[in-house]
Amino acid sequence: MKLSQMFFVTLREEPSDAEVRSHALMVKAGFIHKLAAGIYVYGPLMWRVLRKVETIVREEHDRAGCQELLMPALQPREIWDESDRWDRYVADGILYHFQDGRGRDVCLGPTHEEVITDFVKARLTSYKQMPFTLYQIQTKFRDEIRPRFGLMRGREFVMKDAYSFDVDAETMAKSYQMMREVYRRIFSRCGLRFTPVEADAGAIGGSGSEEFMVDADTGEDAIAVCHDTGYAANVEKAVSRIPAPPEPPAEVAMHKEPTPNAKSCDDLLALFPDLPVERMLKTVIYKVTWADREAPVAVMARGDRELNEVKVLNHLDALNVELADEKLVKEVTGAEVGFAGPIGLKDGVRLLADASVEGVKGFLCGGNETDTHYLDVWFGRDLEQPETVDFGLVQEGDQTVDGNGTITITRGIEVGHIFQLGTKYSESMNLRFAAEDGKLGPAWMGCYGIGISRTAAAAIEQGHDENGMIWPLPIAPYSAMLIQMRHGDEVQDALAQEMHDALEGAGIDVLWDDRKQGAGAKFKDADLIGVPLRIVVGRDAKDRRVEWKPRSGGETEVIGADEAIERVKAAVAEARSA
RNA sequence: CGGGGCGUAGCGCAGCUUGGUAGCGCGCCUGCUUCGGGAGCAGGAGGUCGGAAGUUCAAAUCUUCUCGCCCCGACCA
Repeated sequence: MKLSQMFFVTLREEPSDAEVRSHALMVKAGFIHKLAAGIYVYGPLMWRVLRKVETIVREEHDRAGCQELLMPALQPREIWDESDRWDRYVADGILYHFQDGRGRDVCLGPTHEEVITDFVKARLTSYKQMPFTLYQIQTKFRDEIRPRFGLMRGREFVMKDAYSFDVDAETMAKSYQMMREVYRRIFSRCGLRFTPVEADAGAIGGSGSEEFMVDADTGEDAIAVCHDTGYAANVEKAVSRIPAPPEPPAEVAMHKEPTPNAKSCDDLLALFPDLPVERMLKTVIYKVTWADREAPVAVMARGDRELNEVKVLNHLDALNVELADEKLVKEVTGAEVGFAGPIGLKDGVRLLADASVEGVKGFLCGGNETDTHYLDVWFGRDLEQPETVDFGLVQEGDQTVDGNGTITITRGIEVGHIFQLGTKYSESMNLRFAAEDGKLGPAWMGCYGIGISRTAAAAIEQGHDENGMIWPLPIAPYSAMLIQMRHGDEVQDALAQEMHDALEGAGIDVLWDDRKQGAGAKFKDADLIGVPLRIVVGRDAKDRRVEWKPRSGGETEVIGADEAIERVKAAVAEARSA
């Protein structure tokens, strides 16, 4: 492809509203164009990248025996009522839903468990048909509360979703393991550094679940990893072992302490310098929402620990958990914000505790009275210990649960997520088959997603420098770039044309910068769009010699034109055989 | 949803306080010269200042409403 014939526009300046490198570079290089918040046009170069990612995704799914199909983005409400997810998705505000011309509720699919289940239900009758896995690559719609970071979190994005169907839990786990390997191969072939982590299943539901995180400091997800034990989990899901609390010097009777304006553990540490923070128990008031009601819930935790709202939400089987506002806190505790505690809460308020309170003796806690705390409180003596569950947020430096390693917190971009759904959808939507013994039972499902557009953005997040993108060869918009220094120079024209034809003839996608531009503009643009293999056709063209100048850096070499072609062929062949 | 900020040429911005016929850089068009890290000179095109209403002789500028975009969001009882 000649660059002079391409609709190719790059910007001199970076957009002022881009917060992350991938976003800024994609806009500057003309790869994407924002139509509205979280909605983008994929320009020709971007689309080539997306198609390459898709090709790898297809090849690996097909290799594993999965079958591609295409489901509609427009979906009727009825199937969402069957699975009982319409209300939840509407409440979350994530679903694009509206009424059609005849007043029927429809939505734009944020995911396709309902549609696939409906499709399979009409055809699945016997255990003999399983196992099988179906997948599609399609545009998804999610009305994100806050779209951001360019393609990282859009309201419309390209996703691959796959669904496996099995006769029982055991074979479902096998399908899941197979897909796990498919995912590893996909992200490896894309040239990405990534970490699979244990994950919370969220709104999709089901039992086991893992996320594939591209390692990047700008990632939206925090992950807990332990290099000693190999443990890796999203912090939403992660568990750890924390140090035991210090023993109090003596058993003292519970009493009230005046604590004017001491609303946080830091304030209290200033008032009680001798009291370890581990012996302060905080009580957080949450506003919890279920499908049919809303109620305040108080959760206790040790002063040095943080609560994980996802764990609270899962334990309560709620739709939403958020910190209570000032008004609700006053109503529940009868005090200003900052003095909530387990003793004297309004009647009927459910009290829970994080496992970190276990074994804490003689502690300080809020008095449910402004400017007042209780000190030297003992569970069992002064009050019953509330229902205690692990609600803790794993912190840097925690031990793994087995005590064999130390946890570090890093960040990642979630590009893939796989779930063992079990029978959640097959039961609610009545997807049954006859087993070997003739009995009817629900199919066992798994579901597996990859954000295609997000994967491309993550690749830039991981591969760039101050001059622009640096694409991994397998997903680069073009594998190779010919940079011709002087437009109209007969010798250069001839050699560049010859090399271009030779590469295209070998099935290699090559971009030829034949524009009438200065050298600086050509090099800047080449750096910006980040094509990995680069050949400069310049002053040595008369000797059939060119410069070998890979985007990732290293010394520029002057080599023969034929050798340059061989190098490109070899690099591309290696990438394809991976 | 709450808080903050911003909408002026394709892109990045100034002008607004103190109303008076809209400016800069990049990009674009034409010509000449250049040609190895975003070339130079000369000439030129391009904007109902997000939208609506109001105040005024006069509104990008003041007022009200509205739409859009960006950022932040309880650290913790």
